[in-house]
Amino acid sequence: MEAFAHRLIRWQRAHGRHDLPWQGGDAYRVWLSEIMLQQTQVATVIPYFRRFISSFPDVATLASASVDDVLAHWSGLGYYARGRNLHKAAQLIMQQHAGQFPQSMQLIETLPGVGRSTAAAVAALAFHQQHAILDGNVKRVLARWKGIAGWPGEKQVEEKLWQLAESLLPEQAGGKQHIAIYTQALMDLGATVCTRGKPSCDRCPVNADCIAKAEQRTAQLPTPRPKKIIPEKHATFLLLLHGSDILLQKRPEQGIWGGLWCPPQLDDGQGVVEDYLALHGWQVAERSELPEFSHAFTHFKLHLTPVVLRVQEKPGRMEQAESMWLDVGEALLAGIPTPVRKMLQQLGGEILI
DNA sequence: AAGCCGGGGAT
DNA sequence: ATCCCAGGCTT
Repeated sequence: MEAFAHRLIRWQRAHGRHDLPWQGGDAYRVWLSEIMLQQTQVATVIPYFRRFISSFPDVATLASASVDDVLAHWSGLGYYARGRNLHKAAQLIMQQHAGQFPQSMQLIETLPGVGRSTAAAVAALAFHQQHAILDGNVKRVLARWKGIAGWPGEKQVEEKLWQLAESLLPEQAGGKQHIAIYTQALMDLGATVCTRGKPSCDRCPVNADCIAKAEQRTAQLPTPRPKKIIPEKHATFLLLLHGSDILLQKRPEQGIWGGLWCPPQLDDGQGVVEDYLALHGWQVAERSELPEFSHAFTHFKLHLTPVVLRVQEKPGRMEQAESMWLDVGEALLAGIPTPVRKMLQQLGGEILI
């Protein structure tokens, strides 16, 4: 039987994806795409990638930008530590690598936000170096093909998958560079053929010796993550308005939405709105509420109530958190999380009334 | 090893 | 409603 890698490479040439916006790009673009694609699907990433490259076409431009500007481009993509780490890494490349992208997997992996799989992907795709990746697609393809049971989040299962991934790398024959197309093939196969729901085994180049297919276990492999009960929390967002301006505060780097701009937030059990207003000496001329809505995170669900508060004067001094008043239209261009975007868009309609 | 960190596509 | 996606970092 023809080697696993060879079958994937031939399949990739005929049936793989060849028009993704980062394909054929330099190491910077490959790196950026890999970071954006962490836990994020291709269709979601594409418009973000285009806007990002348009504003920050190279490492030097990214490094000299403000982290606020970077996070504004990341707004809505989630996992904002990725954006902060990306910016830090760009500055590190300028200072410690003289602006040249590091060219070995070992060096690439030292960049903040880059782990083993991402470093291997950049090394293989951009520099044609012989390294194995192990992302969600590859875990699914390999777990099925080799019939590996157990949740890949378990250390032992993941180690088995890494070993298998290493063992399946294409031979380096005659100096030919197959590793990039092979790496792309694994990801494309997982994304378009060996899908989670109903895999198209008929179109798979390695169906002849796939354990899961032979034993009709594709629906059981890979073993799903154990279920967890997600706690629910409640919070109030204070939409302080002065004319068409709204007050936003910068969130601390650690914690949810780190480094992003949000209205003041009152969590469950942190007192009532009246006390908060009195504490800051704000005179509210008008108060109303927008409809409550909920926002789901990986590890909890947040029910939030937006309270619109029109103030007479902008307070001169705020508390510890860095804050600013922005026109609602301008605020939509800042680094804000998705629920804040939703509230501001509702507000846009309210203000005109 | 387990928890933290977003948002959305697919079903 | 549920699962999980081109994962990495912190504890």
